Amino acid sequence: MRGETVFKRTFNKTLDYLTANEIGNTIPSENVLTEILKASRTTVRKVLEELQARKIIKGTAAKRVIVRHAKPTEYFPDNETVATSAQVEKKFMEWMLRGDRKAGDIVNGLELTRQFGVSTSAIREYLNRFSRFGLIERRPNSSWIIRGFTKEFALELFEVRELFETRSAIAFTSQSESSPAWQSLRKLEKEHRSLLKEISNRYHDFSDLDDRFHRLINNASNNRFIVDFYDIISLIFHYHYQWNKANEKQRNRAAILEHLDYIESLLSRDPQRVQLACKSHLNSARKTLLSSINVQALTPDEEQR
Amino acid sequence: MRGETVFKRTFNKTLDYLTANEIGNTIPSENVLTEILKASRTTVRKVLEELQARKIIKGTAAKRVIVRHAKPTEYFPDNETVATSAQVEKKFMEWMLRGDRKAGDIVNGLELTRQFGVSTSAIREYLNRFSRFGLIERRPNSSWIIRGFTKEFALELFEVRELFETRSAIAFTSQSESSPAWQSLRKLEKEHRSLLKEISNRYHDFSDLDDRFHRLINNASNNRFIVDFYDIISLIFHYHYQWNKANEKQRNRAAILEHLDYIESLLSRDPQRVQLACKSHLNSARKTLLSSINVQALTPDEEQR
DNA sequence: TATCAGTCTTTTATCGAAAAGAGACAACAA
DNA sequence: TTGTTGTCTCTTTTCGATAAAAGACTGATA
Repeated sequence: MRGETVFKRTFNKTLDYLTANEIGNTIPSENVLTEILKASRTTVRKVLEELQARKIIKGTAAKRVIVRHAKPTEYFPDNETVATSAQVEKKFMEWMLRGDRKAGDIVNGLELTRQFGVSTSAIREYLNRFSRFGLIERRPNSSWIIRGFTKEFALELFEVRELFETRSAIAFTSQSESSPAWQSLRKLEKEHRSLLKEISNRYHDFSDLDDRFHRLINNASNNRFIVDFYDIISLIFHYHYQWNKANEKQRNRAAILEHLDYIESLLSRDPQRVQLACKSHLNSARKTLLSSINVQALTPDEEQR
Repeated sequence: MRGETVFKRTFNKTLDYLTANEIGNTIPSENVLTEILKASRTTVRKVLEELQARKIIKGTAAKRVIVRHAKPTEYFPDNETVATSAQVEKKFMEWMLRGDRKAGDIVNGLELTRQFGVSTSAIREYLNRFSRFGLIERRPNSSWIIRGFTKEFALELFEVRELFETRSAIAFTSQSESSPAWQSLRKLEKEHRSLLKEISNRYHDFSDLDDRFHRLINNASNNRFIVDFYDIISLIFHYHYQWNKANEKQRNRAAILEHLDYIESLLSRDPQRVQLACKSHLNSARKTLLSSINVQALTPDEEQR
């Protein structure tokens, strides 16, 4: 009943691994591969069997050798490597954020079932998990209701974000000098500077950097609720910015500069400076999100003007 | 596949309703009953049919009349009126909080299935929903892991609680005079005073009052994330205090006094006073929770000393 | 003109099955 | 010892079926 997504993903990963090694080399033991590939040995063995069958590797279990590197066509297609649950997430976010859902609209689970081509249980499970993002609400024995990706949502999200991140940033400054967080911060600073230099070509890379930077700060809170909350922000930003490309380059450039200022304040360990930098960065992040909600909320009619 | 829990619950509720009315009275229309009983008309009709069959009511659909009041034995037993999902919650919380689960322990879904007598899906769904409480953590394609109801958990919970409630309490004071929240607050104040007078007998009633009081305050934030977060606190307190009865009377008496002080500060609309009262109350709430965790954390061996 | 009950359709809650994948154990080798 | 592979068992993921419950549509009634 389970599509072999883990197997296929692991298989592709193994091809990458083999390609990175010379032909003729011996392959690590199954146990070691388990570590490298982050899958169970059951799956690893299945992969090795398939590799033997395809004559990509040869030899007995005791000593397996790379015969050749795989052709790109031998990889499993990407869409077969993602679990149903992950597919549902992607489809649902698209349906939710791009479909112009209004507050009060009803989510018809069965309709999603048909639209997404997955079982009722998959939809049901996702809606349950998704409810923590505050965009839908359940009515027992009845359907889900959309709360809407509205201005209010963004404001509430940022109210909590600011509360949490200010606190985390201050906690960050009081970490001991030996904490690995400082090293990560310096590394991130470098990445920011190098991205800034090549901003014209690489501006898409910012969103990943942004995510890692804020996550590092929030982690300093050492509070599971604060850390978990960042998942909501991360998801919203991930999907929303994927579709709102207006002024992306300028926006990202400005954000990098703010980050650098923010990083400097953290390195100074001066709580007041940190608070200021944090607040001012989150303010512009809020503005960006709000403006893109307004764009989206326009009806086709209004957009023409 | 669905046990008739909604039907049975509605049936019991209808018996209550009929008992509150005189024999011989006409019964409201199906539509009106739908409102009163908070169930669909489909269910209401099923109930009415059953009532006819049992000769508790009589007449045609156009005019139905109460024939007699029901005997206590005619009610469906309580346990048949709760949905599987709700049963799972209760059983799981008991398993989790009383079973002395340690951080790092593994949750075996199948074992719970057997223990609780429900299907895998029911367990799965509950674990998913429960994960937002921060007590368990999922590892994809593998089992859930217990994070433990530990001192750290309580401290993290209270860190966020304090952040949220302080902000909500201050938001409370800036509500317009006409907001219904003020009326609710005054009503709660009265309830506190009357409970205080009868504290010797009615001290169990405090936990419900506590819940409503804090919920009222948190609602003033007008922020779904803050409001939703209170569900976590509410659940933890609900189950935990149900099992920790040590010094209940004194504890509750002290808490009522703190609440009254807190309410007074809210009525004064003085932010500084509010902040103080809020903080000091949450401090003692934290202490109470922490002390009961320590009691629970004792091994049987230690308890003997 | 709204509200009623009768009837029919659609959706949700719950279950159990089946396959993928994880993990445990034993026997062997280095 | 420590790590290896072969084998077996148990758990998780996903699906589809089915009964309960919700909801929509109808003509009748008042």
